[in-house]
Amino acid sequence: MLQPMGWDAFGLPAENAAMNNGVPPAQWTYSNIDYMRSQLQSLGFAVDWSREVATCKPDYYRWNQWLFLRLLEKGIVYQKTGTVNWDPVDQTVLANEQVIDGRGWRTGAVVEKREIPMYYMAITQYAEELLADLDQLDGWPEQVRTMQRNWIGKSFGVRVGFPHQIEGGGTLWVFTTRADTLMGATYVAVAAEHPLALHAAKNNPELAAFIEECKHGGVSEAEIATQEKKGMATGLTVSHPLTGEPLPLWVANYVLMGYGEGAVMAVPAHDERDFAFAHKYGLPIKAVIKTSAGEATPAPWQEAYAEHGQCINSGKYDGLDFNAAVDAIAADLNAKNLGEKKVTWRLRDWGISRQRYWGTPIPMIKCPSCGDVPVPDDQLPVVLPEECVPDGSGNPLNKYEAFLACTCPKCGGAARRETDTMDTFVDSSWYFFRYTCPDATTMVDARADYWMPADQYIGGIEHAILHLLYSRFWTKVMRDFGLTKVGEPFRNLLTQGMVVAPTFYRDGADGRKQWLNPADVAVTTDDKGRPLSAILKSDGLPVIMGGIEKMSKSKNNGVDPQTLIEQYGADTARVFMMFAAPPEQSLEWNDSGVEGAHRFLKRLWSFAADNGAALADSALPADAAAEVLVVRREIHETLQQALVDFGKHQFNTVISACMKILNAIGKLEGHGSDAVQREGLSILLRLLSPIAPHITHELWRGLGYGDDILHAAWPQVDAAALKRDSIELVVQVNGKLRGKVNVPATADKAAVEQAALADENVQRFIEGQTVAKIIVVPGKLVNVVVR
RNA sequence: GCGAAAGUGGCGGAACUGGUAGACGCGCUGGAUUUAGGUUCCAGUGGAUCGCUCCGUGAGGGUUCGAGUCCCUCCUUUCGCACCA
Repeated sequence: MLQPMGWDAFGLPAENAAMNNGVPPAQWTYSNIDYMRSQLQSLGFAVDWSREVATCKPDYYRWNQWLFLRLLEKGIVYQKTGTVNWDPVDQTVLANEQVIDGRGWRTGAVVEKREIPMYYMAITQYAEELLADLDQLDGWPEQVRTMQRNWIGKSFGVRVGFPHQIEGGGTLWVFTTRADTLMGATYVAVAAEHPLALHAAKNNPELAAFIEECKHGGVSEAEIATQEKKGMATGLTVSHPLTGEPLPLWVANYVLMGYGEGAVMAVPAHDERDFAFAHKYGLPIKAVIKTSAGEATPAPWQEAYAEHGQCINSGKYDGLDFNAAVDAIAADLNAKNLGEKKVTWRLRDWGISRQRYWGTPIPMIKCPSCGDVPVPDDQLPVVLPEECVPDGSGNPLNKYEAFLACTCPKCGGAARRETDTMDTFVDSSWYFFRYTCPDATTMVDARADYWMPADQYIGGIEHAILHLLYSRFWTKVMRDFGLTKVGEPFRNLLTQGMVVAPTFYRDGADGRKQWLNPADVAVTTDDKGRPLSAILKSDGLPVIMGGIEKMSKSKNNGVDPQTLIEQYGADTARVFMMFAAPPEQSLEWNDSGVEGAHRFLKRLWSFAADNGAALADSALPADAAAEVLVVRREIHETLQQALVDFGKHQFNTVISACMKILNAIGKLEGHGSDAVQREGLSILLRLLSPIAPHITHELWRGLGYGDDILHAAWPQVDAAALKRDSIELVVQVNGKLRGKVNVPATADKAAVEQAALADENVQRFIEGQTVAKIIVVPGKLVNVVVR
């Protein structure tokens, strides 16, 4: 068993902290690591600290650089332009998180889209395998696999060419999954950055202004998808590939240059977005599919318009169904060299360049005569200086001469280093390999073959797509370079829910929100416990309640368990946290229940202290009292369920089972109770030991169960204890609970029915009515159906 | 907007494949112990009537002898949407 711990230590939060405190990100990061490490140690986790990894250390990130260079040689890393958020005031690139409603978070300036050169990893080369291998990951939650499948987004369609005479002629290509509707295409739209759009704008100031306007706002898909759909005609036309009919060419802000061909064909009758766009701008709508809504598509839009169906108003294709129409149209396009069937992916290549300081330096050198030259292996690692302090005006490396200056490895002339750093997802894509061999002098060594893949990986549900997909990709890349034998990094995956907490803020003098930590705020509630208002404890003045959100550094609503640990100890903190909810579920942090966890452990301790002598080794007497045997049965029933719950990682009900056992043995009296108490407590201690290791270890040894609870056998259900002579059945009449009967465990169906019908209360409810049938669920209930 | 989930007492949550809704805990109420507070212990605690009973798992429909659980429609919340990680 290997349980390591490490630090994903590069990234934006360290730069933000630096801006606030004027402390270098490195210093802030290392002190956080020290604090967190000591906290994890005080919680008593069995972490193997000899394998600790920090991604911001050169002995780790040098292998990011090394593999980057290998991938560059193989063409899996390549350069192209990408779109970024540009803050025109701070003159810097912004992360999507830093763009709020299309404006820069610090300056409030309207953000612009900018095209800059970036390095990409060709994850799409692995799309087919990343999709196919999901089927084998049966230790992963189905929802995560579904999300990844949808993200990869394999779609079968047709690439269609629209010939045109613009700029001496050419063909505008689009991709569509609905080639069957091609006869209903009434216009074609391109992205604002598309060459045809730029050409049309040359003599059209109005269009140029519109294209300029399209550059405003963020680049994130969510932002583009929710913005108002706008467009403008270019005045140009392209030809329909089958009919030759001229179709107007539009520029639309919802068409993305970076996705597919940067152009779409529009079929307003059968696509909701095109339908809305056509209505807004008065473009023609031509129904070409017979759907369940009929042969016409009057406004408003109905979902049925997008259904597959038979072609109509489509000339020779009339009457064909979806597959036949796609085949026929693709064949005709093929004959004209204007199209073919094609598989496309929603997945895009992974842009890894960041215009930031606190990350792995990209190991490239910019030479005025040789261009971009890779850093030779013997000069790795390219070490990131740790003394810079970002100030919000861009990457400080750009002004750091000691880092920048170098010589070109090719020509030996003076050159400059690349100042872009790598996406931090690179760091987190393979750290688990490094745990297996943290001191290796290569990226990984043979020890990785012994340990990998990880049997159990635990991470937040927010990583369901990006981190987990990049890690899978990176593993396959490492495999193809012979660095590992495994093709998938994680056999079993547990996705934790989010921990959410209330947020509080005040409007600062500069108009920005000052986020206050919940620990510093006192909340008053109404008589139903709902929050009414809040004040800051230090000055007693009101603060604004910002609602409940996932804990984050940016909203300052994280909770530090340190006070909990100091006040109650590690075991109470652990029991409380595991008792709150199953780990997959999201959880609103509230420590009001911590007293209950503490009380339980105190009761456990005092039970052992009060009964220590009686608990001395004693066997269950053959003539034990009946009520004692009932309690023993309950203990084993509880154990049986707890073992199932452990398997489901449902630790809250395991703790509940331990509480039940303590409640049961605490009340126990009668002949044989000492033995059952001893047995029950031994089961309880072992069930609880992974959750509260310190107290259970001490009690296990102190009560003489054994030397070390870690070496004790896992508790097992005694089938003999579960045996019952009689069972209680619930009796329903027409599905409603009307009584309970006790029958011998061996009673047959007829005897059970008879006992149920004999019940006084049941008699009352069936009186004067006909018994239609009686349903008996063995061991559970009887349902008498009357009319 | 698109993809994935989740909605159960005052609160956190439980209910394995459809079979007694509310386990366990928090909080609250009453009582005991205590000079008092805290601790600890006992009893009660979904709502309405407080007799039997009726109503209750986001809303509305449906399937079934029986629905928190399955199906349809809707609402709300959370996560992700490629530069937060």
